[in-house]
Amino acid sequence: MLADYLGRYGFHVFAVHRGDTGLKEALKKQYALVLLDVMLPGMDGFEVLKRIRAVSSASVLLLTARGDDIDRIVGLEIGADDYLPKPFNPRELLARMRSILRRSSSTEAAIEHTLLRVEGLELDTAARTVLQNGQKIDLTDVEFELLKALLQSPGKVVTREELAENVLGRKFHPFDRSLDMHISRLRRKMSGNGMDEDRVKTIRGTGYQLAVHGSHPTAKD
Amino acid sequence: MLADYLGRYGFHVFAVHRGDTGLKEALKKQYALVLLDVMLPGMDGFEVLKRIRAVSSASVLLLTARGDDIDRIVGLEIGADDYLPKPFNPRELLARMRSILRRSSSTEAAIEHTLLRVEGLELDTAARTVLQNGQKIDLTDVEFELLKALLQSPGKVVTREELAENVLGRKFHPFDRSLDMHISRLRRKMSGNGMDEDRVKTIRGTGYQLAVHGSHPTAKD
DNA sequence: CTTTGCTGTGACCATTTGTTACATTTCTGC
DNA sequence: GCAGAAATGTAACAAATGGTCACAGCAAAG
Repeated sequence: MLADYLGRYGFHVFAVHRGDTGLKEALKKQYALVLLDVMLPGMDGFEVLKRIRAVSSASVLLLTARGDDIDRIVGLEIGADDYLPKPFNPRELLARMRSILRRSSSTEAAIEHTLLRVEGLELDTAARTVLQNGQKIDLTDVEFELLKALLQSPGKVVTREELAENVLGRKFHPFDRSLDMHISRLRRKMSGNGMDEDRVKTIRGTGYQLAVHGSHPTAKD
Repeated sequence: MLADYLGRYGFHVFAVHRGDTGLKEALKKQYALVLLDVMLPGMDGFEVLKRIRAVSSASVLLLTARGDDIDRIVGLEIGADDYLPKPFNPRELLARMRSILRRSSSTEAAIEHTLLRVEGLELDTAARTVLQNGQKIDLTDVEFELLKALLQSPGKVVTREELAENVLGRKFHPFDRSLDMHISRLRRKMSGNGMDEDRVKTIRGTGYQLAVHGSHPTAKD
């Protein structure tokens, strides 16, 4: 019923009638907004909200049974964006939904997720993590920056000069061996699991290069 | 009676005995502080507070009937600056009033209610609270400002220089270890519950970064 | 005035980064 | 092919950086 109403105002609604299935659905996709009833079969609305908040910052509008203060407080404490006591005027629901969406769209902008992905290697600058075939590998800061520099132009040669400046933040000096050391350490850490050959190729007299075999230089999200 | 008592300590008090008239009066002038009883004829105290907050950021001290947690939470959630359960010691009332006045005079700017929310972390600049997975964590001022600074650019590196200036209000000096200490304390408080790994990443030689893990693959099905 | 809690400092330790030395590889000219 | 030079790989060590404990100074609260 609600889905119909909201649909007429341009919202795409996916409705479920149980708490537990709703939770699953809410986490599966990136919804703009979650409408959550407190009284639900399967799983209590508060519980659903709590679990959503554990992993996501999706916007949630809570529908409480009555203008019960208790529900309201608990809801806001747990992290609802707003609440609406039942029975409610559909127009008010619309207004509140729009208000939340307006708010979150202005706030949301901040996080830019830079994912560099190449053949089983995945570097996430926001989380500062590196996955190799799905397995996390632990890099120091310089190693991380080094790999990032290589991943930013996969399959291309990156000169020692560039690496020195971008990774170490200083001019390259011919007898500075620290880059070699970092490459060495990076190789060792990357060789651990499931990797048959060395992804970091040396280009003698020039620099280094991240090997890409697959024909797809697919690079991003 | 209260007006008399406070008058003896140098306060100018204007008293009304109904919620609705009180609200009108509170909004009419720029009062330094509003003392608000929850149980009132004319209009419920919570309602009065809500309406005050809708247009004003005046300081409000809430007088609740019992030491009831519910009242307290509702009050603080709606935006009271403090609350005091009845019956209370007049001296305590004085102390709290002064505390509020001190606070509000030093915190000059009218702060807007800003919520910074990232993956289970929620920081409310106005209420000065931080929730982690729905659970409140207790931070000192510096820790709070520190987390705020990190949350303002989630997933990005914030340099030590920036942190020193924005959080500690002074230039960064290479041997100043206090930032490290605050980070350390913040980490400890954030590590308590439900957090598998450290959200505060160190970027050696540069600064710190709040890790953001993007749309989680949501491990389990 | 005492107690409590917050902040900053010095000391100590762990980790990361840079340097040196030497081994290994690649290139050049023969 | 070879010797030798130049470049790179890496082990071992030294220096720098950051993490945290313990304590001192300080301010607020009682």
